[in-house]
Amino acid sequence: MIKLAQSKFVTIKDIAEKAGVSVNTVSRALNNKPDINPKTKEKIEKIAEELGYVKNSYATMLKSQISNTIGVIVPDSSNPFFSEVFKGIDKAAKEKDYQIIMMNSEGIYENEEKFIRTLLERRVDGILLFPMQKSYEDIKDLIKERFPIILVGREYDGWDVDQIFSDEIKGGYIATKYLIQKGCKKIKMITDELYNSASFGRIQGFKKALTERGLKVQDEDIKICDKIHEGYHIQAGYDETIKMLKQKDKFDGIFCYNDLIAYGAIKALKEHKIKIPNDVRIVGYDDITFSKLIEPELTTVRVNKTEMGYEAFNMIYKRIKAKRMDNSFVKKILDVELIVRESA
Amino acid sequence: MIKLAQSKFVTIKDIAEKAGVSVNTVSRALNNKPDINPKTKEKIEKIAEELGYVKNSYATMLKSQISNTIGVIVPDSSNPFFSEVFKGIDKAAKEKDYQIIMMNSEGIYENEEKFIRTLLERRVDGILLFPMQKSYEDIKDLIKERFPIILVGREYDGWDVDQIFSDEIKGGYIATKYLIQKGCKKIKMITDELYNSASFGRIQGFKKALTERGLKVQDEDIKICDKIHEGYHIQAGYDETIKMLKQKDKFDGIFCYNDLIAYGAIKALKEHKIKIPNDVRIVGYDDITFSKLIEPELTTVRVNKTEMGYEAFNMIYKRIKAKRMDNSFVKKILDVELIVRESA
DNA sequence: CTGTTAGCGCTTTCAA
DNA sequence: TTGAAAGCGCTAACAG
Repeated sequence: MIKLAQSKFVTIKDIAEKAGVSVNTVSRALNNKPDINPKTKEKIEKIAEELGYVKNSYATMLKSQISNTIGVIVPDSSNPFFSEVFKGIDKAAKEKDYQIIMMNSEGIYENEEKFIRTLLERRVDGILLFPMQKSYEDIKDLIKERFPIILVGREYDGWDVDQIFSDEIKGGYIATKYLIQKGCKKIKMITDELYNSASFGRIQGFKKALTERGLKVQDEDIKICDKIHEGYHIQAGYDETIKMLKQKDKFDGIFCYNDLIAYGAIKALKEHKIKIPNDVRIVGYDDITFSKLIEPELTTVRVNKTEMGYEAFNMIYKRIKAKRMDNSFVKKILDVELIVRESA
Repeated sequence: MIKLAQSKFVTIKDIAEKAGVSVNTVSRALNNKPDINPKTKEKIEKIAEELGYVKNSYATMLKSQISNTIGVIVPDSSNPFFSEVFKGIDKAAKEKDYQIIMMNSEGIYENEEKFIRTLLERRVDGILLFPMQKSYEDIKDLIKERFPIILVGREYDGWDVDQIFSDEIKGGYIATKYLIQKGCKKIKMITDELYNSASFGRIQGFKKALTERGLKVQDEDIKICDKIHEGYHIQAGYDETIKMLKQKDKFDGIFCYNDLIAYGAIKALKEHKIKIPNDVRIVGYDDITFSKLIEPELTTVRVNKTEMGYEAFNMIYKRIKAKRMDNSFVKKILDVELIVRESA
């Protein structure tokens, strides 16, 4: 017997016919509405079961205009930072029985734009976006005011929407201050692209801590890996460190934009038999799972990633349920803390 | 001015009215169909743009019965193994312009069942499932023969559907054989739950290598962390190793079910000042990114994760496009290789 | 080249 | 408590 790959699904009409009632009665039975004879209901449920009925949610959504779905656009789902934030989103969504359509933009603007369009076409109830770009003009235009959207993980000025991110300036500040306290005289920073607000904030904190102690900050002390593709942070950290070593830069401390970059830096230093933390102290950022497993264990700035995701979902949920846009937008800033381990 | 959170979307009817044509003309213009006057088309496109039209995909899907979407159910998206496999799926899906609805089951059967139901309700074109359970009877029942589904990452007998997984027996075998070659006399294995086919295969390979060399295998040499929740592999590896140490078990080699368990084992051994690989040699499984960063760098069995995901998508795509179910199901087995680093 | 019409599967008035 | 009928937004068959 040849079977269709996707055999026809049973509809409420099929059920109605078999039960000798109208489709409307079936609909009410299956949706636990009042005004239905318990016996009819039971009978209908039995037939639905027998026939293997599975509702067609497109029809429901088309009618009700509610999808109980949000879209989440992340740059790289295999990056532990994002996957841990995602976990928080997922947890909150499960609690509210919401579905998630997750998309990997690879940090590419064209992808983000395309995905947002797709999500709009799917009439998701809201979107969580990890902004990665310099500018969001086209996307702002696409979304207009008609849609709940939350920016997660990075601040983006010039777009009046809710945002949630961590206190980057503080993070950069406490990391650098700690390095100074430990006696570092010449601290380098390896960071991500400049227009990235997270990078920007961390640099500010870095500078603040240094100038506060009367230490000079020179542009060349801030190494920007502008060719970073998502997923290659480790390599970039490695490359930048090797470069500094080759140039015979003097330094006794490195503050890394994130833990992955720090892993790369550590690898490079180890290869050159430079002792951590004795010769060079390293501080990372994010505190991803693996940072307590590498050697030396990484001193880093902890961001509460799961909380960020969890809160982000609840922010969008609130917007969705509110139904009305008020014109006040919230910027939620999460606290960070320094986790002292072995590397600094 | 108070705005609705989700203001009404423009429909093709709106466009039709404004353009003074019928909805069908608009539909054809916007879908690049033939039989349309270029001028009309241009005009319609302009109006659509002005009005900020975004198509409602539910309506399209309801009509066409095609969603260009697949569902992917993973146990834990933050586990690097799954997130790397997912990357391969994502890559292939992008090439074919398919969307993915990804769901985290946390390895819980009830979740899997619920998610599959939801995906069916959403009329996804197919499902990729990482099977985690002893039994799939209810889910088999839910899917019946009507639906393309592929089991990814683990073999599951007793369900005639396409499957893709790696050569677990070979993996267990080469890992263990290598430990023996390196002079290990007493090798332990720390593994996941027994009913898990991956675990089962790796154990078979483990036993095969040992018996081949005339070494005895005792049940107590195989440590089963049956309380593993997804995401806690590291902890489980640590706990089991500590337990062995406390019991004063003799061993000079450990073959770990996966790299995460190996990380935990390494941590435990380091804490007890046991030298790796001098006193105890460790081999992991999967070769996730971080395995070359920890110290000592992990010797492990590499599974081509991205390829697995990529192939998995293409298998389901083929099924979807085939439209017909033939009764021959394919089991695709991916090769594995030993990556020798420092830990063994 | 364009309009009319029917219908995808479901929910929701409104009557009966 | 139930049925008839309209309609969500779009596509496709058919007529013109």
